Amino acid sequence: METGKPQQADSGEARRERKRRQILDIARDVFLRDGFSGTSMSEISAKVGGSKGTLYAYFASKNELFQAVLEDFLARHEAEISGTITAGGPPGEVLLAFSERFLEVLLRPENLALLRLVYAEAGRFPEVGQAFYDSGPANAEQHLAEYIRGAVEGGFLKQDTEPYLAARQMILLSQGWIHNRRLWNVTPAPSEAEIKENAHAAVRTFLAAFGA
Amino acid sequence: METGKPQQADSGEARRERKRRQILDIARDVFLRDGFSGTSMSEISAKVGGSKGTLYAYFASKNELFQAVLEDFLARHEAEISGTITAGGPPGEVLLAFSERFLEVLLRPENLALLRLVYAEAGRFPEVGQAFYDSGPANAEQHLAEYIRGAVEGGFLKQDTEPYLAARQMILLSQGWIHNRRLWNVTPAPSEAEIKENAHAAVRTFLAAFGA
DNA sequence: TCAGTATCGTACCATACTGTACGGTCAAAA
DNA sequence: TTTTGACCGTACAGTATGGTACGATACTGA
Repeated sequence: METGKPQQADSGEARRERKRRQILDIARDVFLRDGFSGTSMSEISAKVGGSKGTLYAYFASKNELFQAVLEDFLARHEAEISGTITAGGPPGEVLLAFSERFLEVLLRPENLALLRLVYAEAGRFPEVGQAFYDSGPANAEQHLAEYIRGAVEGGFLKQDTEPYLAARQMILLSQGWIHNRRLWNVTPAPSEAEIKENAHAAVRTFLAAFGA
Repeated sequence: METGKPQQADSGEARRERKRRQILDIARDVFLRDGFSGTSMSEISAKVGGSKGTLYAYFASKNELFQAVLEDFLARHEAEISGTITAGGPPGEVLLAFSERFLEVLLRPENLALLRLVYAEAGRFPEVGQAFYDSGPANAEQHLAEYIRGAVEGGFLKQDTEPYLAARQMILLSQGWIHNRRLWNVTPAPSEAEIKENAHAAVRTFLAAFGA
């Protein structure tokens, strides 16, 4: 969107990299909006501005472009979604912060669209589902489980808590009903207060089950 | 699949109804497999056996057929998914039975495929998401909430339990991690033992939070 | 028996799709 | 300045799509 005309210091390798990025950004929007089958290479090429030949010089097929788009998207958002856990503190605060931030990130339109896309294509393209899982949920699960293990050792949580089980339940509760309703498109975007409320409810239930 | 040749008592109204059902059954499979954009009317017509003209004599457009397929599918499965709650007994047993059955139903391939389809199309066709929500999740939520209200009044659960909040959390926990992993297609179908284990964990956490 | 209708096969329309080909253009590298 | 190579516009191949048209045929209902 930001690279209308080539600027000065723009040659060779760098130029190619810029164009590639531009294609990926545009293709991402279209794929997220229309799904894999519903997306046309011609439209992408038209939006990029160049010719279809050029598009195919960067990505040999629709499939390849799709994979590249997802890889790029997931890599960008991996840090964000798994960086929601700050280790060390007491569960009451840490988990509340995690839960809020987690849901807020999940509810962003781009991430809802990504989830829809992944769900839709995971059946036909298992590697898509796998890539998504590895870069998102698996990370969140692991980070959270590690934090929980620490909290157990620190005496904040019940001694017999299974970190991975607890982490998964915490994620499910944090995700909440709102998230599903947003995915099904039966409710408008919630207010920040509703998100906070969901987080509180999640933490309350979690601590009732696993608190020391 | 089962109606190859017309049988004897087969005329007028009934005949038409049978053919309609046959088309719906076949179209359902194709839509669930390939999604809306990926599905071709020609393929459906070929699988049905007749001509494309006939297909269009029953459903005026791809859109109309799609809507009809979903309506039919949802109506058939509505009872099953919301009939998983048997009122009256103590939460320990009722909720365990619900949780197990709920997850087992959710994990059936046809329902996973339906969920994928609904997620995928809910963005573009809000009425699809709404119809699904009304016929599935909304029912489950309401039935469960009503049971929980009864259990609170019966002294089985904490007096300050909010039935709808508790119901939603119970559903989220029941759904579990497995369900997501199946949707993302990163794990094979779980054994019955795993399903039971998930249900136990869900009930344990639920009762820790809301038990009297 | 006979009219009416549902269905059939097939061809077709207009459009869209992915992917390729090709000659012209323009800017960077030598 | 000359060469190189990326990029452009456009056209095209080949196939598939949703949807229609139409005459032939088989079957239902009276």
